[in-house]
Amino acid sequence: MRYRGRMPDDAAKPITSVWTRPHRPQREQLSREQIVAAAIELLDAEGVEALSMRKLGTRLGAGATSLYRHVANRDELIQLAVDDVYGELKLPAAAGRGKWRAAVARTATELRAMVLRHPWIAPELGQVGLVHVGPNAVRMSTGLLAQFEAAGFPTGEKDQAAGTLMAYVIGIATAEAAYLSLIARSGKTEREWVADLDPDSGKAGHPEQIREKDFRYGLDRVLDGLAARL
Amino acid sequence: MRYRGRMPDDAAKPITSVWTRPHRPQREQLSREQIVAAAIELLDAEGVEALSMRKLGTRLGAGATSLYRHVANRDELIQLAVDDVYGELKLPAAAGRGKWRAAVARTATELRAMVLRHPWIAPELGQVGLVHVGPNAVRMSTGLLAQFEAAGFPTGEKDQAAGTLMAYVIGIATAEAAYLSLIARSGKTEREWVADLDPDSGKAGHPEQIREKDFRYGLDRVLDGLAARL
DNA sequence: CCTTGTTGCGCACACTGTACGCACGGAAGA
DNA sequence: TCTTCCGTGCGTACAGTGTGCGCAACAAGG
Repeated sequence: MRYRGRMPDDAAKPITSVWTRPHRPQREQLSREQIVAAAIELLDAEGVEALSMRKLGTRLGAGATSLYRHVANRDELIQLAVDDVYGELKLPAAAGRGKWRAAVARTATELRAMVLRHPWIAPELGQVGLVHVGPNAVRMSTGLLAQFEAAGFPTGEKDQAAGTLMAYVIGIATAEAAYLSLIARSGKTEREWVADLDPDSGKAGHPEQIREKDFRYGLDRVLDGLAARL
Repeated sequence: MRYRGRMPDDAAKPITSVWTRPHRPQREQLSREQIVAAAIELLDAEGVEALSMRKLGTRLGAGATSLYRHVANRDELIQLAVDDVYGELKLPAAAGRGKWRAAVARTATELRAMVLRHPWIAPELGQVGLVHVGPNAVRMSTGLLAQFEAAGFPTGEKDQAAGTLMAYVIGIATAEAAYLSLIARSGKTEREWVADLDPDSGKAGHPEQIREKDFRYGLDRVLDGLAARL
């Protein structure tokens, strides 16, 4: 093996020696799906402001700027992550007659659960809008519209009805997500937090059940108001 | 006047000459209110990510780090700005009997208008929660609760009712704000945007009127659902 | 073997938030 | 009037950030 390190020629490129050369055993292929998946993992674990291209790159065993071959920039990456999360939703089939209400309620519950699973998504929805244009978001949006159409809402009104429901669900889920993030940053669990804040509030039940009940209350009121239009 | 610039001692501090010395004609006093006001101005004009301490400092004729004497950090500054904006709300007095619905609707309209005036606030509400703890936010929160109490909701339920209304209003205003920010970034007006996207949609009226109608529709549905509980 | 396109990555730039400590101006005390 | 002290503005510095640019290594195809 040639001892190139001592060759006089090497003075021209003094930085890299043959031995310290990266060597690059095999070039692992990066893909957009892989990047988005890792980004969601990191977002779930540490929140939106902890997502940096460098950190994500090293987590994927790659350099920071390599990601830019597959993703235009950080904002686009987050948009992709948002739409990917929308893909988790399982929508019930549209059903008319007495069944529409259960289907819509199920969709709303799914949506709330999605936001609570990925709390970082809430501020993002406020920046990009509920009319998110990714394929998964569109799928969910048209699915909800179909449910309202099957319920019997006239063509002009079903958009308004769906918008009303979406606004309520996103609004309350956003509030819950922010509240939970605040607690998470304090390092306590939700029950400890509530107990420390108001010691004799344990009588009303576990806080997560209370939140769920409050969500259900508002959902029923919104559905009552909508049902009265039929 | 002593000619300190020529003193041999001055070799120790070679950088500043007496003539280039800042001279600092008078020390303008910075105040927290002033800083928050300028921050809101900048946020309204350029959005949340354009707010940097350096930019804000120079806009106030001060150095970037001077702000830290009055404000703990950037996040706290934004929280202060949020609460300051809450202070713009004019709440109607709580009214019972047939009047509660108009009062609540007026509060909701004020809240939506506030978000539309300051679109940057929407993602912030998603991060800090609707249960914002600033004095102005608390004032508005208790005011709304009083309206529901005057309406005749029992003690346990008025919180849920107020939460439902808040969730709907914040949700839809957030969506609108995001949509308007998106348009604003494109440089067009809302009407141009809508016309370019769907040329024959002019028949339905001006887009801002449509948005207002949609907001009113959902608000009426929510209020219907709540009124049915009385 | 050579060419050609694709992709990872090192470097560099402009910019961020903010800790630290100095220096100045006014107020308070001697 | 002189000294001391404290509040506050600011310069400097550091560790980050997103991302444009160009090179280098590979895969495929001729």
